[in-house]
Amino acid sequence: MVDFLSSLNPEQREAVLTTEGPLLIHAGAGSGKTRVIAHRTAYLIAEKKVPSWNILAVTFTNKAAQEMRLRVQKLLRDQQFSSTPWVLTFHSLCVRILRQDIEKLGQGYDRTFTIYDQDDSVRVVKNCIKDLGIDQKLLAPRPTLGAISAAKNRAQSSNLYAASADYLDERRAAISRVYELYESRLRDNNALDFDDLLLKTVRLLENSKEVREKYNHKFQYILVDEYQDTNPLQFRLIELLTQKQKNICVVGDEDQSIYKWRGADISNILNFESKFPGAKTIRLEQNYRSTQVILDAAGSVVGHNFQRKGKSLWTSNPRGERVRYHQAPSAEAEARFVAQCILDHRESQFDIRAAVLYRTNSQSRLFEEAMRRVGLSYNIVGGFSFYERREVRDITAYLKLALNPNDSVALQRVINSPPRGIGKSTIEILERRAKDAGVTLWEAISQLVEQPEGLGTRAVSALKQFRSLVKELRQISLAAAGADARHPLMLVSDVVKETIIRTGYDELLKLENTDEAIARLDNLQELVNAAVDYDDRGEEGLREFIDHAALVSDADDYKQDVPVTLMTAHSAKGLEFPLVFIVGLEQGIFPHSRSVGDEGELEEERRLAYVAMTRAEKYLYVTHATSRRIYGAELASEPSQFLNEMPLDLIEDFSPGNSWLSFARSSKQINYDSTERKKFTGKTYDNVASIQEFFNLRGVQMGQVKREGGLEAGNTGRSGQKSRLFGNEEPSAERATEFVPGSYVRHAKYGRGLVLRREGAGDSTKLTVSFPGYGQKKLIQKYAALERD
DNA sequence: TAAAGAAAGTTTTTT
DNA sequence: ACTTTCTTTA
Repeated sequence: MVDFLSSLNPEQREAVLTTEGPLLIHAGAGSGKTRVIAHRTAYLIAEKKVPSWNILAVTFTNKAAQEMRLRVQKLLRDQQFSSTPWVLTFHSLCVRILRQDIEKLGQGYDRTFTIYDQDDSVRVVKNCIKDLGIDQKLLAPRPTLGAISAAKNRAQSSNLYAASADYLDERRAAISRVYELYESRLRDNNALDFDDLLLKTVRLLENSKEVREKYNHKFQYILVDEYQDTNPLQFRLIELLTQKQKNICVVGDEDQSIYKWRGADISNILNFESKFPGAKTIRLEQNYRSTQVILDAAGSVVGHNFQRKGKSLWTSNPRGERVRYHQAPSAEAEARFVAQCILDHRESQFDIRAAVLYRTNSQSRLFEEAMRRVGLSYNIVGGFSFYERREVRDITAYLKLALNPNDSVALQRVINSPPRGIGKSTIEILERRAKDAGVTLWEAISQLVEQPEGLGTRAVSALKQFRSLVKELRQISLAAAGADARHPLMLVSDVVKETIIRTGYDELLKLENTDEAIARLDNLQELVNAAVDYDDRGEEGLREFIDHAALVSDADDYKQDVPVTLMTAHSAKGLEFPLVFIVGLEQGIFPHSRSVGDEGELEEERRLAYVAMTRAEKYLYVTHATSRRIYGAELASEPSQFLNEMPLDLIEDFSPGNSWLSFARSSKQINYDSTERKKFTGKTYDNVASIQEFFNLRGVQMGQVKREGGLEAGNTGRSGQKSRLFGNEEPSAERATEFVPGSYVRHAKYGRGLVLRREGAGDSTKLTVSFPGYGQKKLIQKYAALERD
């Protein structure tokens, strides 16, 4: 045990040893936070002899929970302990509580409730808007759900929301009606959305003394990770769980608060001491992760925030190399640069782990393609996750339906998929019947089968077929749900397999036999595999498996040893990589267009940039493209202001030719000549290969100036691989004579102008050009008689 | 009812 | 550009 504490610095040790009473740990990026949490938990169990079931650790993401669970397990195993405490996300904690006690809430819910993910919720909201006869243009489903979700996260019921709506605010009034209907629909379906998981748990703990005392008794020690991201509801939950004991330890970093848009309230961390009197505060400020240069660059960016207390993060790590900068002509070239760079790094260190961080998921595609092209295996976090694939969702909807046939959303999803002859008109009749009789869709099916008013025999037999399918699935599902002990217990994986076969999915896809169908079949096989894993882990039952599928939105079980991980800056929080690329550093992308102009939101973007930069241990690359396609149109894009907020002398230019950086430097009138000449790209050209590289590099620079000319030369050499690094565009003759966004043109009447936007191709190519003194003009390239300038 | 064609919206970040 | 959703047609 002594040894186990000796690996910690004094502040960390204090954080581990302070087990009693409220404790706030300000943990800067890379300050060994996870280590401290793991050690603290292990210390409680091994040294303080606290039973593991009395300890609760809460995180925001499954990834973080899993990571922490592993760390604690490992430490405890070393100490010969086998049991692990609850390490859960807020949402999964609430599911556990509600699956036990939701009936005591008295809102008509029972413990077999289903969880609606965002997609399900949007569907319900959409139907509500339609059924209320509200104009879809006034109220789009997604923003409406957003408003409802925000209200829920303020613990605002539909009544309260309606009361708070201004009589003149038509939109808000409309939303409150949707909110009310939405709530009643969820209740009818015995379903909870993501926010309800928290809200209903809070209500339950508030209203039931019995339940509150039960969990207060159970959780003697509570720990909350990423505390700066808690919203009012989550805070309330913590408050309710710590009424009896005050052994509450929270860990956070205000500089890493990046979820304000989701209702996170930074005052939770700023006012912790007043909310929990007698709280002790510990600051972890030594960074063990990154080089000094990386910390300086990141600190400089976040230092531009005004709403910041400011703290000093220091490291005893080496200074390290400068941040590397690359300007690419296009988003494709940027991706190619990154892929090639990773290959180069892996040549000198074969097992280096790299991360590519982007602002929005939509940017992932190009990087996926680039990685695939150079044969780098990669892991993609978030975005279109496995459980969001249509076929996977369909099968889970069948499973949900089997456990809860009254789940109308699941029913609507699968009633005609695979196609079984229940078309739009039949569904309409079904819906009307359900409404008239005041029953669920499932019950309405039975009614219609008995009295088929206005339905053809074909439709009736299709409905019958569907009804018996669901009943059949219900039989086998209950066996696996553990709800019926008389049945021989069935494995979850068997149920999943049976469902795929009996619904006809298997047959349909096999018959189709296209590439896409095969891929879908693979996905379903993957779902079966997930279930097999689940069975192996000895987890409880089908219900829990479905909960898991609903709450695990990204492919959380991502492999650590994959060379490249692609993800958003948000999902990178808490992770670290020796080699990090932050891409798409352009105004409107990062910072995102929705936040430029709003200083508060811009500060959040800056913190996000800070989070992204501090993921890097050794090498940090920052890249941007001067032009990229957005909604099919090519747009010129400006470098991110965050680039300019880094100390330029900490940046090394890896761009071919004249880049924004060289421009920025000259305009800042800093003299880099002495250092820059000696180390042109930070490499010394002292062997044949690198001299060749140098010339290739030069070749590309020349090529940019006179594109049509012998550009190929750089690519034909054996070391052509290297020159590809610097993203010269495919040298097609067409491309070379065209005017790309970001380039300058000369017009007979308007003079010199900057190409902003390019749409269409061939003769119909349209250009938007900005001419000083004349403004923006839209020109048809064919007729405008433009010249390069 | 299903398939083919047209129109519209899409991209902020997560459970 | 791309995908989803609505509309028309066989």
